Amino acid sequence: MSVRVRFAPSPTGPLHIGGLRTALYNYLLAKQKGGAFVLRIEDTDQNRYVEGAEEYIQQALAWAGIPPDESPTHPGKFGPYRQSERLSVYGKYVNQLIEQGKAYYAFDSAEDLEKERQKAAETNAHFSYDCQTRMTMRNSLTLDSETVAKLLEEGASYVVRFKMEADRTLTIHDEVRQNVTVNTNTLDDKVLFKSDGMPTYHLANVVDDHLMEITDVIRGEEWLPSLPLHFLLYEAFGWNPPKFAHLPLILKPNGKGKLSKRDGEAGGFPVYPLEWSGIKGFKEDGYLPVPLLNFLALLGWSNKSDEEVLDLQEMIKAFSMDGIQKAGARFDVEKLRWFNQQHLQKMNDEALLKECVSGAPELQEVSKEHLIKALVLVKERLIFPADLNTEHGYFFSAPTAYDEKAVGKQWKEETPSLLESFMALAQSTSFEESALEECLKGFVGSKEIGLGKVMAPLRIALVGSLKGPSVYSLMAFLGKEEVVQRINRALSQIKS
RNA sequence: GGCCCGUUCGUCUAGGGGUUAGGACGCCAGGUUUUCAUCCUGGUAACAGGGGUUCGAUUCCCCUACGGGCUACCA
Repeated sequence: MSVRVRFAPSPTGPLHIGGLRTALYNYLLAKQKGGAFVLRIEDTDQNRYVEGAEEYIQQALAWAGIPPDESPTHPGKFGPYRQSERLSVYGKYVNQLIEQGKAYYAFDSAEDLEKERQKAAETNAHFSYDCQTRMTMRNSLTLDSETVAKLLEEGASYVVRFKMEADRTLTIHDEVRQNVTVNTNTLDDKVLFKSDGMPTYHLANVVDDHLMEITDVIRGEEWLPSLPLHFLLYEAFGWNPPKFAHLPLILKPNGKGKLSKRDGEAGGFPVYPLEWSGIKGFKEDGYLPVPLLNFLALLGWSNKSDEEVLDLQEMIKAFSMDGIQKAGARFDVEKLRWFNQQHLQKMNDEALLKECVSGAPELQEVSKEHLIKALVLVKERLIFPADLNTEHGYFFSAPTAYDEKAVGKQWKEETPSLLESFMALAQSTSFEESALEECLKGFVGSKEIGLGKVMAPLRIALVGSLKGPSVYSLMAFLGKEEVVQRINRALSQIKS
């Protein structure tokens, strides 16, 4: 049987980093096994539906480079892929459970339940609709069948609850944590069908996974508590359950709880792949999809070989369920930056340049040959593509300010005259690296002064501070005219 | 509170009854670059605590502590 996995978000907001990782692990397994990666939209809660969220999820997966094989917009033969469009399939399964006595109608109102909860709270207890309490409530187990029939006929509001069996110890296998053990006495009678006629997540999820022939359910650890329920549902239907894998959560940088939108704001890093209602995503912040995926892959999973910098194909090849960590992993933006830098280095110049220019309209004016020259000079120090224009803007525009510290230390009384005479000499030199180096070295040699006496001020004049590639290559890049202009400008603006 | 899951350097992790407990990020130092960054070399730094089992536990078992998740007619 071929592997079929699914990513099943509910469209209640943008896809976040944890969801993207869950999608990635599903994708990696599917591609490794030659199976299918399914996107199913779990929109059974009309109240929480957010406009645009589904499109966002699709766009985010597309941007990341892990598009689904089957989805609402690219359906396979297991559609529809939105639960709201599958409503007709669920009723029959609930009825089946009711007929078999495995589920029942419950007529308790929201107020009734709230009352019970408050009553329990008085004694510091917690109300649970379960095998202990169900016989004290208003349901088809406590009401006689005539009353039940009448209520249903009258159109009374009801839900369908799963009749959790009592005192059975379940040991369920999970691909990540091996065995999960729980006694059914601690489980409650979960609602399967809501009074609005929609199934709950639990019912729809199990039915759809079965109908869509899902073989491996890979989802976040927040679902671990409902694993027994789902397992029992498969049993009640007489279906073989899929394999389950519950992924550890991505935690805040300080480890205190799940990573949230707020943490990104506080820590100055994104948590969404793409921009969402004004909040910048990883894309907008200059992170490339592959390094992001690479970072996410290694956050909670470890490669058997020590290789850490992997492209998508390598991730697919190396992925393995038994490398998945059990404990939550903290989000570490520093390591993500490193991955971005590493992958930038592996890109060819043309592709990287495209990224560099895409967010910088002012660079559109510069010729491609010129841009490539600049890129090559600083490529290995780029963390983000935009750095070419921001960190290294001196390639394309003269400095407007001069670093005070650098000036204070390197701009001496004799500096202006030295620069002037050096430039007079350099005028007759061809502006090529080796010639310029020869020229400058010859100049300081003739003056019997240290190289730094000229080189440092020269750099300040060209860059504005003491950074950047070698002055020779920088001068060669800028050309004679521009170099002269920048030096004159510095001479007029900097007071020694 | 209850239930479930977890705990190796600051962080992500490898390992596994006897190891100098390995790697990566970060940090620090040296080298290269007469700059900065990159890069190279080196360094810092960990088995939560207590009981067992054992000739020997970081590794197996139990307890405690701590952390996380869930506890809705949300997913």
